[in-house]
Amino acid sequence: MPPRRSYDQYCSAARALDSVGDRWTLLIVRELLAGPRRYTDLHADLPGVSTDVLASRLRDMERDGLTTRRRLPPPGAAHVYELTARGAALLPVLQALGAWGEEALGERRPTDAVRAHWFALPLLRALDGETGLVEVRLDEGVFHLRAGASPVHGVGSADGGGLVQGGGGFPGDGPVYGDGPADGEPDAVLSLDTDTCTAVSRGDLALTEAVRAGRVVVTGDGPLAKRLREA
Amino acid sequence: MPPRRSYDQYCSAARALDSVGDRWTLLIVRELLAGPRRYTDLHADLPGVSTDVLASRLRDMERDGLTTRRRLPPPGAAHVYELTARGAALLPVLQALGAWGEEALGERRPTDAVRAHWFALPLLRALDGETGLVEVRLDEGVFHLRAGASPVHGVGSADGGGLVQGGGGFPGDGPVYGDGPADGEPDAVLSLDTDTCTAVSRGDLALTEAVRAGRVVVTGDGPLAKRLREA
DNA sequence: CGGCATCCGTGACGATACTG
DNA sequence: CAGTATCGTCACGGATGCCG
Repeated sequence: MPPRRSYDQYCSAARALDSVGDRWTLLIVRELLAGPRRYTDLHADLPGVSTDVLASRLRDMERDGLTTRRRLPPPGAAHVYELTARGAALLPVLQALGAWGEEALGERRPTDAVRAHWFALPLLRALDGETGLVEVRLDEGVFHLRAGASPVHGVGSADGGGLVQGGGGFPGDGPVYGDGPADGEPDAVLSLDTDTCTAVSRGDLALTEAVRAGRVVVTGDGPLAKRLREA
Repeated sequence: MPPRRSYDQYCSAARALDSVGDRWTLLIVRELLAGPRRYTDLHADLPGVSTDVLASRLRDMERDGLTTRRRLPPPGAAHVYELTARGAALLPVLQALGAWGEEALGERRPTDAVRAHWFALPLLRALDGETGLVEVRLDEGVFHLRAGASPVHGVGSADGGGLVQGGGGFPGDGPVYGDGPADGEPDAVLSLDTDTCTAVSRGDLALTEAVRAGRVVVTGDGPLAKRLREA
């Protein structure tokens, strides 16, 4: 194996790109930020990636301390990949990329794939300042997110590459978002259509405005749900 | 020409990577954040990039609205490349990448190239909260930066891809950093060695602490210089 | 069936040489 | 100085095969 390709520049950004600059790597991180995933699930939610490239990236990421491979407990024995703390600390990078890319996102093209939880990152920014477990229901599917669980605009975790026990997410809190319904009782449930979700994600439409306009149905008993309905 | 390779995912982060995910692209942005540069200068400060890849990237970036090519005024007629507002809005992305990469930067390897202005991005974060034109003198060379001139931790410029008149940098302020001495009279001049600069960049050592320890010599008459000497 | 490894065609990359 | 041309190599994407 040739000594992996590096920019060989004494610059922190260049070093970061040595680790996460390869094609697909950051998108794999985006998937794993939703929590531990199996190989096949990753392959399904990353349309276009070939099997060998996915396997190769997962190996590289494990060697670089971004991910770990774990065997699931007996019932349903399979391997799952999850982020280490170091890998989860890439959240601000994905947030910055997403914020920059939203301006150019435009309309959905016919060739574009969509997954419900891809809206989690932008919605997390739209919910900045709020706190609570939120479940979001779209036509494309359901996902959940933990608003206020992590320093979205922060610089990243201070500690190095320790493994997060119990789930690849943010230190102490588990994943900041996830596919499917919320694990416990959500503080608020948002039902909305894709266009509204897109507008809110882009910041074109405030979430409170969307609620007021009846484009978002808010259910749930948490303080967050009440505040959204009142505002 | 085949329709450029895209992830074809309706996700803002994936769209961003469609534009800036190719090898070298973000490092070219890092260079251009220092202001307009000529092709040869870019090639010199991006050791390892081949001439055709650099030319190809610059063409792609121009087509995507990240850069513009301009002919310099008569004395010294040459082409320069500069960032548009849209391109300069990638600053938060490079900041996030740099912050993440600093943890793993470690010691300089024998194969690593270094340029003085590569310290500008991390120092800009270390000077967060301060304001002023700062000139930094290292063994590797001299550069300058404008602390407080831009929302470092922000989400990026709101307007789209307009051209920045008079220099590729941040809207209204020109470049946030640049190679060589400051254009005008700097508010503060910092002289320090590479190790100290690295420690301050990484946040291991507060700038005020470094000054107190005599590892940074501060000259200049601006309020920033005085505050640094007093603190 | 999940989790890769192998093979193969195409395009991207990197180094060198060359030209307006 | 500012690239283009050429070429060998490697990475990527798609399909298929293997193995627990």
